[in-house]
Amino acid sequence: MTAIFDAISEPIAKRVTSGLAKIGLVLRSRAWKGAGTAGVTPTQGHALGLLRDAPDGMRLGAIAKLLGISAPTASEAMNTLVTKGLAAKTPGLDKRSISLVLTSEGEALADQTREWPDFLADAVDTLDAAEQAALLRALVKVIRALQVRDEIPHQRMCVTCEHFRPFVHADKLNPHHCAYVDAAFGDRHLRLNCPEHAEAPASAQEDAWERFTEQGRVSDGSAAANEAVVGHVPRQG
Amino acid sequence: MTAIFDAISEPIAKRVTSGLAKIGLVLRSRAWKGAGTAGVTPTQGHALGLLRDAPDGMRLGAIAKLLGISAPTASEAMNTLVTKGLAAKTPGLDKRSISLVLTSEGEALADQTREWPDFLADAVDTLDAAEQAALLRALVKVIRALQVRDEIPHQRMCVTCEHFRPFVHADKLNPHHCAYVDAAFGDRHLRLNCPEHAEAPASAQEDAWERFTEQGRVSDGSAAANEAVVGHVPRQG
DNA sequence: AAGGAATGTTAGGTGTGCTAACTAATGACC
DNA sequence: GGTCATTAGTTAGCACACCTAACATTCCTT
Repeated sequence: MTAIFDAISEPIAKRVTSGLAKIGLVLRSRAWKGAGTAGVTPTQGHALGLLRDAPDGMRLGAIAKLLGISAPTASEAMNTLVTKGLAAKTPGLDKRSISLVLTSEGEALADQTREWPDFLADAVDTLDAAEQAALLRALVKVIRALQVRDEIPHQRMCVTCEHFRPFVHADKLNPHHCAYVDAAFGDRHLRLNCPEHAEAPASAQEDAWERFTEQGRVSDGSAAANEAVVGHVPRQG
Repeated sequence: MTAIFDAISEPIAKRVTSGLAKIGLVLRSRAWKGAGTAGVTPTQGHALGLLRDAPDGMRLGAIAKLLGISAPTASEAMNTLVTKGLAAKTPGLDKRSISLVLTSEGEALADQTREWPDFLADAVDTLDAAEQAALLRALVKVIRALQVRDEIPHQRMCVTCEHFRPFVHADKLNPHHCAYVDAAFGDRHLRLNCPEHAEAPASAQEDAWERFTEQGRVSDGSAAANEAVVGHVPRQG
């Protein structure tokens, strides 16, 4: 039994994290490079993307949370967008709150900044379809795990949506069902940012998640790997 | 035939990218929060991590590249580390170049900043072993794709190492071989930052990559036929 | 009407990150 | 040897990112 690498390897979760960090790093630095040509900064560009998905406008606090920055930082960035004529402040429901909406110039620029990460999408496209689906599924799981721990803002993902019906169809390629669209779909269609998302009650989320993960393991076809790949001894490599 | 979601979905590569970006975002904002308590900033913390892996020291330019920042930015951050007594400048091979090494205080702090992304590692650990391995493999592929396009600095990954022998063993769990350690290993052991990495010649990289991706897709029993390639291969069991 | 919570903003400070311009050492070429 | 281009790192000057603390409003509760 050659378990040498099990003994001398850093835990796989740490190496995965390191890979995610590397990709995050290059996304950051790319955003800076793209920023110069587009006339907006990375934070502003990201905010434009968020607003593009919210035609009804977004509150300042919501933007700050989604961007992972403090309210003052968001406030200043948004003021800059307004000054540049890319966004406008409209009164919200309250008199204290404001709702930010894009101007037409802002929409045009948002469509450009959206393309910043295309270089990464191209790299992802070098994977075959099954691998992309597995990657998406894994990312959804990781993000969901972060979300239940409140370590990431709540995302508009299928797996927490009240319209999500995991594994209700026999078709292995499209086993899930969306009750909103009323159509079957598969892992490769999972969304992270669905406009029609509606957060399901906690208990319903739990049930769906159980079904999603359990069934998913079986349909994976990798049951053999599951049994054999068990504990590893943490050790720096 | 229900292909509705194929028609109304954003390309999967874009959704994957968006997921990666979300994770990158939370890593960033976490680093800022951790920064305050540790007494170093995110960039400095990341640099400490790099230096921790390079006992022989690193040149300034190398740090800048790996961090995806410009030389001046790196220079100032490193000067701050030196001022704080966490790192020291030692003369490099050239009289113009410098080599940065950690002080013992720096090493201690580096071990702390290393734990910044543990929250993400915990989330990754909610995946089962097979999924983690698939995720790692997918990330390696993405990073490799970025690397051949020169969109990310060269990483010390197995898949570009001259000691890497993909799919030379029949054991499906440990089909690869590392000629440096002289031991078999599997996808779950793939490294992104191996201290013993030696960049293989381009043609050898190509060949290994071909074998790695092709065999990985099929994963039939034909790996046994390749066993002659390695020479003296430690037998399992 | 009097707290208290929620929403943004202002103030002040540090860190991030860039380009451009500079010094110094190296290496290549005649 | 002498010139020239390259490479390594620094300095200067600037704009943006990001924070905490303190503040004004508005809203909700009692």
